[in-house]
Amino acid sequence: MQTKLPEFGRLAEPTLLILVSLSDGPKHGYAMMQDIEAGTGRPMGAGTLYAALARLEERGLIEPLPPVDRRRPYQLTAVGATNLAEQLRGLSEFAQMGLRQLGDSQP
Amino acid sequence: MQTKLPEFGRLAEPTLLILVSLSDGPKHGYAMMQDIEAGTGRPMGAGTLYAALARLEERGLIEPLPPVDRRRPYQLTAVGATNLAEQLRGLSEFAQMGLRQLGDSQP
DNA sequence: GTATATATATCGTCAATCGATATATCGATC
DNA sequence: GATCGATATATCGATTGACGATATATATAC
Repeated sequence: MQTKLPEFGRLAEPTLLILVSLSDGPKHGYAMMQDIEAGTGRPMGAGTLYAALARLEERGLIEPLPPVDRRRPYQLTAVGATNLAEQLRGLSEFAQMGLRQLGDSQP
Repeated sequence: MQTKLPEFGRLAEPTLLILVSLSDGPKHGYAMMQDIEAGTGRPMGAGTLYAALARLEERGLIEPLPPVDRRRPYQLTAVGATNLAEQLRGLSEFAQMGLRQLGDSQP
């Protein structure tokens, strides 16, 4: 690798999908599941989702809003939004660099 | 999420770093470790690396070349290169979309 | 000859994903 | 008013994968 790689994400796929889904605005768990399935074509299991939500809240990247009926909505915290932006920028740079390198070696 | 998300990576960070390192040309394990540490500033442990190499070979994304002394070089297979390109394109689109959405909600 | 860099390998632990299952409520339809 | 599918959250067990530590051996440099 001739170029510097950005430190791209400690945050894994499902976690990032959740955060990006929330970057749309606050959502409760079930809505995120639908949103993500609609977006990616692949369902995210409830186990994955709720476990990840608990972790994200614990880390202060998301926070709960007052429940409406059975719905327990979450929103990004300021820290979460900043963190997500950093992750995405790193990811983007990494992908661009990788593609450039791949392209160079196969012209 | 208003837009379609690309199906981005089943392949996790260390795995992708290895593949991108190999997109440079064939390398043996130790060379990859150095390459990745130089690129990211963070060392990849031998445990992580060799375990990931075994998985990648099993999946047919990389293949071993004839050993030179103690060195056991690997190269990307055609499938591996294609797969990597897809992953990176998906990642890039995903990151762009996420950033756009983040930006829209915080102008 | 002794320390450091090169090179691969393996083990145990921990964190996270996944699929399955459970439970309860709401709305519509018959 | 019973039933059925969609809504909504929760939890469990198994598997996977990353990580750190450790081990081993050789080559190079001092």
